[in-house]
Amino acid sequence: MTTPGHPRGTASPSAASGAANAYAASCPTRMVLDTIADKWAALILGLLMKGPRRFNQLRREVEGLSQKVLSQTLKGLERDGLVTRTAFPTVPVTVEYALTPLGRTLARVVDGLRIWAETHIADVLEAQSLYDVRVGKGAAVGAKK
Amino acid sequence: MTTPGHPRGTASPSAASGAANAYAASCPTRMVLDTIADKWAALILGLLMKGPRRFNQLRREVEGLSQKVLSQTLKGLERDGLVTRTAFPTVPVTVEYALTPLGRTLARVVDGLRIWAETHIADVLEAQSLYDVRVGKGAAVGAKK
DNA sequence: TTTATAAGTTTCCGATGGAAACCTACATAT
DNA sequence: ATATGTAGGTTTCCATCGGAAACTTATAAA
Repeated sequence: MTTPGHPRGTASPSAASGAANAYAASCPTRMVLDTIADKWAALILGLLMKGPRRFNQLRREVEGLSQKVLSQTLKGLERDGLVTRTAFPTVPVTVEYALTPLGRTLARVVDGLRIWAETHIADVLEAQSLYDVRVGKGAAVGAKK
Repeated sequence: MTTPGHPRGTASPSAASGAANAYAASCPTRMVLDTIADKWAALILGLLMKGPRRFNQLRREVEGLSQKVLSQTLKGLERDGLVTRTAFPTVPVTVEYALTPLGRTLARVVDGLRIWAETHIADVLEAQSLYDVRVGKGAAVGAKK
């Protein structure tokens, strides 16, 4: 969808000009894009689509995700109103993260990234091989002067 | 993206079986996700959907994007087979970047991120305000529990 | 007493991002 | 003959970020 106009309508963004435009440096969408166009956020939201998850459960399901980054990422998502954090006063405290309705609308989109990657990984790997041969050839050493 | 010296010829454990899984640390989809789940890549691909662009044209259209990061991002996209780089031997050399067919399939997905952000920015900003009040209250001063 | 679980935070350090200067090459203006 | 401008980058400096691993608080089980 090549935005013919701009997503006006739903209440003008309180900040700058009135029409959100991610290509403008001052538009607040920029900061949001920074939060959501993120590998870990995409994987986390993808899991939460299937149901609420606890902290360490996410850590185990998303291999390679460190505690620090998981913590930071969840805080960002919570701040943006995309996930809720609910602590239950159980024995060792249990904390559950779940999508908000808003988060659900985003999760569908970002999960598309994961799906695209899983679907087209073979094409990408092949392109990388070709590129590495092409480039590794001419630029390997100190760039002929 | 991808530490230098990182294993790159890694055999794809699932490429043949067709079961790529982005939640597995060793799956090559991980590295691809790192490239495509990126704010700048999303904005660039979004522009290229509308037609080929030249280097400085992209720099002007994506406000706040530095030359270095634009250069790096385009290289990554080119390596992944998502954009082509064509240099024309004109007076000051002209370089044109365009989507490949593969890139076009991805661009549709990542542009969804921009659209989501522009559409829901008001909701997000409101959530942020509420969160900042809620949290800033308990943590501002030395109430360090 | 030691070990384990849950949910984080802290620390250390290398990798990354952004700002700005610099580079090559040609063209037009002064 | 400089000087400035355009095009497409690369390099440098510095601050922040990400990942690995240790540490924290609290409770239960071995």
